[in-house]
Amino acid sequence: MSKLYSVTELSTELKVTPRALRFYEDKGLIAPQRAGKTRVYSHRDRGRIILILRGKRLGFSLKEIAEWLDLYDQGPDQVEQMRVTLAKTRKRIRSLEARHRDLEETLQELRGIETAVVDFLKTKGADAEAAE
Amino acid sequence: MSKLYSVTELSTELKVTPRALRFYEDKGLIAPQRAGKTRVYSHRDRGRIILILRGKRLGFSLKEIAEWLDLYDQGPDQVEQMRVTLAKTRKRIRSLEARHRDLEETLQELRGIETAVVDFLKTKGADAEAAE
DNA sequence: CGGCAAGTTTACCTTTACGTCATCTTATTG
DNA sequence: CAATAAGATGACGTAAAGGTAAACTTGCCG
Repeated sequence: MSKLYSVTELSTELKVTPRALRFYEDKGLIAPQRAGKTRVYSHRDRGRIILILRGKRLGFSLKEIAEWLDLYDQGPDQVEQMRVTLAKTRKRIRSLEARHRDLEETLQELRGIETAVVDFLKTKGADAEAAE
Repeated sequence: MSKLYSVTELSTELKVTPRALRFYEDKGLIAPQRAGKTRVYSHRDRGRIILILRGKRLGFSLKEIAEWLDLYDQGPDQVEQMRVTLAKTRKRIRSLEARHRDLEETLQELRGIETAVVDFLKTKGADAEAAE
């Protein structure tokens, strides 16, 4: 049997509040089992939450995240269904690649700024380091 | 003299509403000149707005964006100030690199899913394409 | 000169993603 | 058995990021 988690266990580990977990459940992103009324999270639930949090860090809304979460646990299915999954997956890949480009541009610019500033400090004979 | 823009011109070009531009101004992210009461946007304003929108696509809040927007137009300055700029720049680079890692992980997983699905469809003799 | 088109401000409305009580069960433990 | 502790539900609150409507000014055009 795989490991089980309580709300606080999981929320502590993943650094979210129990409230957030309940909220995600409310929105249908996770569906932990119950022991009586008490929520019991499986390893799979934990995995989904990790995906949710990563999605959030990447700036997607919970609604968007909900739309592609299932891609991660598609069992063997019918051909037509698989085609749908494939289309969704590719769409999402394209969307992420766009973000990737944004990210690269931004990083390049900032690295440009960084070296410019470092150079400036060098010509001034100042130490580039030492700041927080 | 560099080109100037009206609010609708710019909002049309950048696909945001005038309301959004006014909102960004309210929050201190841009400060277009005025001709009487009418807002007049410079090329620099336009640049900043583009940065804002990219920042938003990357999932940053307006507050965060405001904090590093100035990095892009630091003129020659004092050494101490430069050190601060450098620290901020590096901090932001690190934050972006973290997002970059998230993004790469996600993309890898999705590409894994994609090939798995394509393989599945192949064994079924089905065509992988044709779906939107 | 009358009137529309574009702009301005003020004010309230909405959605998202939770935070914060308040109140109530249930479970364990000295 | 009484007292925490942990979890649940429900209701209300809030910050962010605009949307939407109202009321007003101004520039230009036929």
